[in-house]
Amino acid sequence: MNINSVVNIISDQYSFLSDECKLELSNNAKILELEKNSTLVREGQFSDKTYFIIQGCARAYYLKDGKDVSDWFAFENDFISSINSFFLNVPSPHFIELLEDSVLLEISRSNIEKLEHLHPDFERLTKVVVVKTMLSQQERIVSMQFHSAEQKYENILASHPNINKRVPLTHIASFIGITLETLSRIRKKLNYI
Amino acid sequence: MNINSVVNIISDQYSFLSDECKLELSNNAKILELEKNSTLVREGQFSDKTYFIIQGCARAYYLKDGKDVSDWFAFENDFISSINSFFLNVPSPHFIELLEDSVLLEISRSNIEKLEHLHPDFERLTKVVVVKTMLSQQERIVSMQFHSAEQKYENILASHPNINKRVPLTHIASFIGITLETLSRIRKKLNYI
DNA sequence: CGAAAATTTGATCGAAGTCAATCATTGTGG
DNA sequence: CCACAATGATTGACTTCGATCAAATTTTCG
Repeated sequence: MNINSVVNIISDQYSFLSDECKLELSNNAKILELEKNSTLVREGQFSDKTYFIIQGCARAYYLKDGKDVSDWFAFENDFISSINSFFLNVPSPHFIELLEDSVLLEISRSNIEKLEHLHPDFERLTKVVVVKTMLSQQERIVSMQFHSAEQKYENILASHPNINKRVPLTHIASFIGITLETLSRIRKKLNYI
Repeated sequence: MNINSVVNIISDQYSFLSDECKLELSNNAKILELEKNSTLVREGQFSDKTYFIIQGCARAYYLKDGKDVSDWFAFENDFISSINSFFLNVPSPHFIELLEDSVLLEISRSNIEKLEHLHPDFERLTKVVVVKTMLSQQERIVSMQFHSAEQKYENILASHPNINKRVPLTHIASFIGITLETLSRIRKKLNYI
């Protein structure tokens, strides 16, 4: 997997980039290969990077009163960052770690800002990424507001097929706001139907 | 309240606009004065407008199985739109109505897109609006994931002081995902009136 | 293989929901 | 401008879903 094909994927799946912009992006991003359990961002750290998942998966999570609560999962072709830290320039309230050995594209805020000032294409690209994030959050809020524990599990399976094969159930449970035990009971019940 | 001062507020509170861009925005938006209970968007309707609240307040809400569930409140200097319909060009899943007699600035998607292609200032403005919305949603998700009914009520009072004087409790209750009865008991306990 | 991590199962408890009745406030037509 | 209907808010009795605590079982991995 070379950086040019990654940039093509971003242009296709997010927002069109001219050949010139693709080249600029290639020159302002770098590929990272990291092992499972690597930590990309720690709580309290100022993080000015965003990561595009080329291969593998990652999660953002809070550690609150010793409890580990997952806040976001990212798989192939998703972006992940500490949005608070990235956009508000405050210490990150959460951690980001890899759940599998992964290949990532790392882009710094300063490079993005530089590119945004050079080409409207990049202003549009970041807008599209943020809009997609916002719409996913909206779906999640609706799921939390309307649905039972069982429906919320079905929702996450619908939006992330195979998540239950790639991500430990503890993380899925905390993401949808239920306990591991409740999730286990739901899974048992759903197997018999 | 004339349109120029509204445009100045947007430039100050969201993203800087040059004098030229302020003028362009003034020429591509219109002021609406509407009564309490006016419906801005209906479920099922394609809505390609966004509204900036100059005076008054509005809410977005779902009607699901006869239940009215509030999804978003907007007060002075907030934007509100049917984000799904506006950004994905699909039928709106919810309604938007005014909770008070209000003065609004209405801007159509086609005009925004036109302006975005003319001036990077507008691409940046919409990005900033969307980033703010995304960060508010993130706060809300954290509130829903971590907090008891009582804490969620305190959170919304903290982020929207006076909301309990301007918005019926039914709507506040459904917004934070609890019943009106539970909210009433919480208020009694907290001695808020 | 054995230790640690992940998941399942069981028993009990509590926060918030539901259903129902009452009280308070708002707003409109006579 | 009052009357009274409609809307909004409170209170009470009871139920339920999912949490908690505890233990057993299965899976993963060095």
